[in-house]
Amino acid sequence: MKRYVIKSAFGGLQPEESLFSIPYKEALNPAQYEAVTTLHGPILVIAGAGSGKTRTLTYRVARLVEEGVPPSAILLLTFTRKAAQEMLRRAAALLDQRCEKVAGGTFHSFANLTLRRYAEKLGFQSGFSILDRADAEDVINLLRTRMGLNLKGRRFPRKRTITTIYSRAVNKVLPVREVIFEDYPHFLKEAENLLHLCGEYKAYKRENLLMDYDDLLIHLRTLLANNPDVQETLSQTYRYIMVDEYQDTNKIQADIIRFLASTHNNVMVVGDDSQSIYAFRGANFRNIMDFPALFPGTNIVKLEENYRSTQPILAIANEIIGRAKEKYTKVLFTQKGYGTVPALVAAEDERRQSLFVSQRILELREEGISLNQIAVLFRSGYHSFDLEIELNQRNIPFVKVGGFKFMETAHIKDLLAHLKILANPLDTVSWHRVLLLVENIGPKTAEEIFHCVTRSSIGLKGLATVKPKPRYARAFERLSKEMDSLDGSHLSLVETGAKLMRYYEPILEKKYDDYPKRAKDLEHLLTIMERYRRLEDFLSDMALEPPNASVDDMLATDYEDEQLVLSTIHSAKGLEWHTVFIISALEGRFPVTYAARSDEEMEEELRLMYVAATRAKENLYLTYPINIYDRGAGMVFSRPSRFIEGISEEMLDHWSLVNEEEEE
DNA sequence: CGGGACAACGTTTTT
DNA sequence: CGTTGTCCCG
Repeated sequence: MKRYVIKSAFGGLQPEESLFSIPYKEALNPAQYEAVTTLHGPILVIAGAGSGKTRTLTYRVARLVEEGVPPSAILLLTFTRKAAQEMLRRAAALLDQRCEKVAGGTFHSFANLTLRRYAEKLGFQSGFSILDRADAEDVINLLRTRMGLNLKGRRFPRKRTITTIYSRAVNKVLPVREVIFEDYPHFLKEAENLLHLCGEYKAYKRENLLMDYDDLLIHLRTLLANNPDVQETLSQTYRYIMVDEYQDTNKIQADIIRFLASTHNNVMVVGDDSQSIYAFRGANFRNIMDFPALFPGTNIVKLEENYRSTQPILAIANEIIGRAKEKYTKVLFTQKGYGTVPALVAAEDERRQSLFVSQRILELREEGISLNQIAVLFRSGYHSFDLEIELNQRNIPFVKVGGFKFMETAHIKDLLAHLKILANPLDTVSWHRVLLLVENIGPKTAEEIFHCVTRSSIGLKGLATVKPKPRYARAFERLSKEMDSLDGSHLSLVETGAKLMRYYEPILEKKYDDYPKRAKDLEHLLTIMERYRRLEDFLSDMALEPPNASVDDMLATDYEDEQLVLSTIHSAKGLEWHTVFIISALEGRFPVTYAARSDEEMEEELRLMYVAATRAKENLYLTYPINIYDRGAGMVFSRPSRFIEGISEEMLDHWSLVNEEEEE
């Protein structure tokens, strides 16, 4: 007898033909699917950690393009430019190259591009220069001195504090006086002067065509608010808007979105209220809850299934966020039921903590976990200093993200200042910097010179109108000639940079003992310049998205090899690793001491710990040194972070470190 | 007035 | 620990 088998799932009939090449339904869970396929009207996606937020955005970009929406009509605003590029790259991989053409970037970079196009509408006839934090401080310092506010014996706030106050006022939409009252009551007696100085600062920026980071947002909002025609045009240009990390946006950014969407309301914002970690920058996690009020008829979608972490890791994360005073909107679950219980590791001191982390990393490496799959996270940049030494000794390659900035080093800023002058001869901040580098020129002389130049109103050619005193005449002529030869020359950007570097090299050697190292940094800057054609583009990018690795890190990257990641938690946002170490999880460092000032700040620290813990897929180690060195008190005992204290052994393995000899 | 030497301070996270 | 402010000399 022959057996004839009827196959169960073979159809001569094709399944219902899809209009789309991408199997959205199969690739997404129902909530994600809804978010991806609801293309019109406002949508708020509450996306828990690891719930496929990026996936959802990526698929939605592809979907829009597949539906026939021109890529240039889609605007994707993210927290870093890298995040936007990555999403568009993935969307392109799903569908096709068109997705790369979608307009994407940060709020600041978008503002920069738009404002340059409409500069004249705001009275910035010939463009503007961007002041980074340090530049802004320099301007304030200059004005403070000019106003005679920093007389000795008087306790006037430092330039850094002043800048912080102004920025906070802008970002939180509060009067300066209010910020002083709330956060710096001890400076209330200087409130009048601070207000006056603030006015001077604004005027100065306007006169000299300068914008700081906050101005980019403020001016964009003003542009949209005061020019209905521009608002209409832009809204019609960007007919589909998506905003990532919405929990970390502030009121100004919300207003901008409101204006941009005014003609269509096609806005999808994605965020997680329990991952809001930028309150210090004016972000308010309640913003995300206000979205439906801003856009009536908002569709709310919640993504609660976590695809990233194992159950034991998620249990810790839920325990941490459960300690928050504010109640949150969702509870994460996972189907990865297995997994190793996270460990709490008490090390005798910082040194031992470093030994543990590096040794454990090497073991994981042996087990076949690539260094790329491992990250060490910390609250503040300096927490990893000791570990960095140990990693260097053991030849474990790493990149450090966050904390100190290559761009902020003096020699890089020096060279950039020369370029900034070429781009904007009214940029007095850069003039100041450039002139101070010339021998025998100090603040007073510098000011005289650039007054002379700006008053001539013939741009850089105004250098010729300066009559230098013999003291500095020779060195000044050298600068003058150099700038004159570059002004209006047909050299490419990188050639200009190289030429300037030859000019700057003697100054560098005179100024710094470690000039060979710094010269290397500058070489590296030249290789970055090669990628740009326009000076303005290069300068904007350096201000808005500066490369954040130093030259040593860059060299390591050249090998395209495995690298361990060291990162501040803020810079680790949105990323994930197989194994995560959270170091220095102790009272005073994490939460930082200052957080005790207010409940809000403490809550934010807690969310920060939550963000850190939810970066881990398989392994999570929390470590803390028992003895730490405190500058005031010397060695002091420390307690583990309150955010993880008292968690049961079942949920969190407690490890103590033992010396090899002692163990025998 | 510019520049170097020295003391004091306060210390997060980032566009 | 590195930056910021002050003092004093050339």
